[in-house]
Amino acid sequence: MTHHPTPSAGARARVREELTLLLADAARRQLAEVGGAALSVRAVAREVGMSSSAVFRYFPSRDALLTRLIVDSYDALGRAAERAETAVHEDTVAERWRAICHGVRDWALAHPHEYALIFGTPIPGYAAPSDTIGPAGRVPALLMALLGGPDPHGAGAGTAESAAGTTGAAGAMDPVLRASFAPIMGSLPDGVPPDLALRGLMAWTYLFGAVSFEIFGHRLAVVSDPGTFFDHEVVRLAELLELA
Amino acid sequence: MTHHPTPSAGARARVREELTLLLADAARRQLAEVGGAALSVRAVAREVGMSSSAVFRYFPSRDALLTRLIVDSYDALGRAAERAETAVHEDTVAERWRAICHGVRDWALAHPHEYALIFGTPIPGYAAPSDTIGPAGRVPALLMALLGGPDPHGAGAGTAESAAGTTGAAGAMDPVLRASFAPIMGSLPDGVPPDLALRGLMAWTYLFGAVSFEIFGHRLAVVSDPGTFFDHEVVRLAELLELA
DNA sequence: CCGATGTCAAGAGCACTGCTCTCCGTTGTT
DNA sequence: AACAACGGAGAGCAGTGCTCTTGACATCGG
Repeated sequence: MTHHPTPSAGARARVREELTLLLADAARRQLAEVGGAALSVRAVAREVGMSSSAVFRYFPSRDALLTRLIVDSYDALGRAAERAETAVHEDTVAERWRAICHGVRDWALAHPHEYALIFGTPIPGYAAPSDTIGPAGRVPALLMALLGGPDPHGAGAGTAESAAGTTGAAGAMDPVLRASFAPIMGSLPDGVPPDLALRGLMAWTYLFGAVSFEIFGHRLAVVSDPGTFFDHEVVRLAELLELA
Repeated sequence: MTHHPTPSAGARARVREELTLLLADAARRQLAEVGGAALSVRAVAREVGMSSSAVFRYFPSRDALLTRLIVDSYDALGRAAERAETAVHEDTVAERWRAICHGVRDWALAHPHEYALIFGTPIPGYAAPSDTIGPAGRVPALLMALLGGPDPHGAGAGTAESAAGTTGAAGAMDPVLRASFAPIMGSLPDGVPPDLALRGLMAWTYLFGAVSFEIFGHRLAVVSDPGTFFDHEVVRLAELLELA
């Protein structure tokens, strides 16, 4: 109705959004400096020159601020992984897997505290709201898309074959095992072979383990050239899991 | 000189040790309830009926208390893994690997906060003192002992063969890759084939990834029967890595 | 046996935290 | 132009880690 660029939201709402973004950015800087556990609303308020109580007008609680940072971190990580994959999207599955792994690792090294926020120890009294489950699945979804649809011309039988060759005959998966990861099968497109999903989960688990080990410092006394080691382990894992 | 059970330490030192133990136990209970990040010295003092300032006579800082809990946790996890392995020590390497994995997972499920303390997000301003590196290596040492010495009669050639079959010719490892994990090779007994150590590291990485995923809640919407899934993934990983 | 010495517990206090409530000026809306 | 909603600041509460001072106690030497 008015001349505002966003008709549905008045000028009031616009500056509110801008201030919210400003606070979130300040909080992200704080996060990068002192880590998630030590993130302080008062320190964020100080950085933007605001009273601490005023911050609560924009984020009803410290947890809400953390939730915002968590969602943003999931999104940033997902974006980084997708960008890395896009750059080699026409290459082999093995190369695309490798690119995703390095994309995830590079982002984690550049933003260790954000990585720790989403993949480290959960905050004590903090329950992840449903807003986070979407962005949280971005990298796994990318991996599943990579493994599930490498060939656009419906040669899926080949994939099923190689999967079957790994353990036992084709489709002879223990029903108890099959049921154990039924939830993820439900959120996957139909037609994905269970063993492929299982190997995808294992790949995702390994990627998480390797990156977390490095980010959390458990490889300091173990590996001297983490990049080289990481490249080898993810490539080798892809060979072993026959992801390609 | 006196009738005390511990002659080197006087009565004074003995009650001091007992009180220190009492405080550590109370802190462990607190840890199990509210988690490491929310562990409060005052709450611990309250639980043992002591003034908060008095606690600092025994632990010079909150970090020192946490260090104690970290060391104890590493030790408890190591003990759990060793006990699980001892129970099947005469079995195949594959079964012993499986037992270790379940031992680690079971301990983590029983003590999630202690697990998070040692394998989760590092405490912000906290630098792990050298006291922790010993206990921290207990499970990896157990794994390496399992892989390195399964056959007491010097049939090591067989292991080397199967290892070589995985990637390229025997001993033809890229020198850059070989150098990347030189530190861990240095703390391993001589004669361990580099590729075996590498696969051991990958196994340890995967075990950590799988357990952490479950403990930190990232498998809630993915897996409905975590025990079955875990058993399969670790057994399958052992097959793929040819640990047996 | 008594006094010197060293240890320990308690309390007050500092600077910090998340969060609530009240007060009040500004400002967009009608 | 009048109004009501909004957003800011400040005080205050209950909690935190940590330090310093004070006072009681036990231990040991002479």
